[in-house]
Amino acid sequence: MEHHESHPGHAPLEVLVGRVPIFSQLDDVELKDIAGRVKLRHHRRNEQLYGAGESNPHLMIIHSGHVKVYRISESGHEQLIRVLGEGDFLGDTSFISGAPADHFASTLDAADICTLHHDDLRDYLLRFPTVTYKMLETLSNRLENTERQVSIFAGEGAEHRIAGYLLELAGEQRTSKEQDTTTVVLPIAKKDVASFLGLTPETLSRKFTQFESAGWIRMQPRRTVEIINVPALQQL
Amino acid sequence: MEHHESHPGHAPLEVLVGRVPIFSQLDDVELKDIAGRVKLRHHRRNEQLYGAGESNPHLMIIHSGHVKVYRISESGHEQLIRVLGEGDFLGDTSFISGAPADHFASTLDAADICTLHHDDLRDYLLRFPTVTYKMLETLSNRLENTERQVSIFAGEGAEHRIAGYLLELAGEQRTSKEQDTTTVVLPIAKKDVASFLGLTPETLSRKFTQFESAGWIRMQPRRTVEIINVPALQQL
DNA sequence: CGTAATATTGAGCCTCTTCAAGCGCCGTGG
DNA sequence: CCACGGCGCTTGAAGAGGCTCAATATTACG
Repeated sequence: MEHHESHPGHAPLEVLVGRVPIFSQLDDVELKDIAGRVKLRHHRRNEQLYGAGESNPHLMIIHSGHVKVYRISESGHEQLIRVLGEGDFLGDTSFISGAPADHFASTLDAADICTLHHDDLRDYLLRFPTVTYKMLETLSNRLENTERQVSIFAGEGAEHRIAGYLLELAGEQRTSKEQDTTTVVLPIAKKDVASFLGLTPETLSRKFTQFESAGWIRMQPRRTVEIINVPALQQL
Repeated sequence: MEHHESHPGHAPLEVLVGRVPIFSQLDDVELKDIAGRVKLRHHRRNEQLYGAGESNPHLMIIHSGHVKVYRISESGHEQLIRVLGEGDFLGDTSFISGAPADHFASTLDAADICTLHHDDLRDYLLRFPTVTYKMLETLSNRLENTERQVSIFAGEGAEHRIAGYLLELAGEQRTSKEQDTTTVVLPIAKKDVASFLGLTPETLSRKFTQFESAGWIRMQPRRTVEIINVPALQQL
């Protein structure tokens, strides 16, 4: 977390930009070019980046911290779409469609976020095909995940969704596999997990205690879940 | 529909390719190039193009007819993902990820489908940035739709989903707006509509009769639905 | 450290599913 | 062309799973 830079306060921007996956294949000159057009801003926790109806003409690239993207249906129901971390970007759909956003974006914790104006982005996409291709890759993966999510929402019950979510987390957070029991940390509040899974917080809570009394998991403080019986969760 | 070509049986392939959205911005020479690598095949009704687990290294572009993409969950539940028509393509996700498909694709009616090998596609994406960009646009739109679908599945009940689906169809099939009552034609069997909406055929059937006795719609033969009271459906 | 947001637990309800049976439509083969 | 068979569609009754509403307990942030 400590930083000792030549120009304090202003980090080496082209290095940051180079760490972003979609720009990862550019050379130093090109990175410097992009870095010149990018604005880095700090945001505090629970700050709304944009809301439905607004159209902000920027691609936002997360350098540190986390952002949640969610939607509020006409009936007032809040649905968490996804959580973004370092290297992820948002604002791409409004770039393509030109329409104002139909969703909300807020920081989950203090975050540093780069913004690149849509006009500049268009420029780079035309000049650097690898950027376009990288972006295509990213969207394709997101699409695959979202389509899978639709199937799960349509077909599977609450237990299956929760188990799948825990196992997915376990796969991402694979640390040292010495331990027989895996422990995962929920990246968001339980109520947000529930929203993400299309459930009410009550149902999620009940299923967790049910899993626990079945001996499959153990709830621990600070959003930590110890998974004891992986196979049991898998075959839900 | 009539065609008078120099080589009968083999339609003007570069013209067909040019009509595909992602290739629409290429010039004649480039189109001819692509046309030379593309294979046009006819498929009969209810033919499976590929299944889960298979990896066919081709981008498939629909020239005529319709294709359904669906998934079968571990519990045997069949979930219809989307229906493709003229100009749409599939096989893009396996192109990006390199992984075998996790879903099925079958023709709904007799269809003419072009196939382009992944190696060739990669070639064109590098040579013609506009193609990459067009593809990016397409995926972005699909992603937006799918994310909206997730919200609906998570938050809204059966009636809302069905009403939304009917109104969406009405928007697409907007013919002559002289009539006060709109009539839409379901593009697929009711059981497939149910699958698409994440419902059982029974529930769909019941809701339809319920809508009908409320005076909002009128069911007609041949998958035709006459929408009498649009506002009523909108405010579900 | 105090307060507000989050999490848990309980009871009742409501929607959708499941299982089962009957009907109707359409395409096939005689 | 008609008869048959199958699949899709409808309708009914029973059941389960998740939601709502409400009260309490706990956590986490300022």
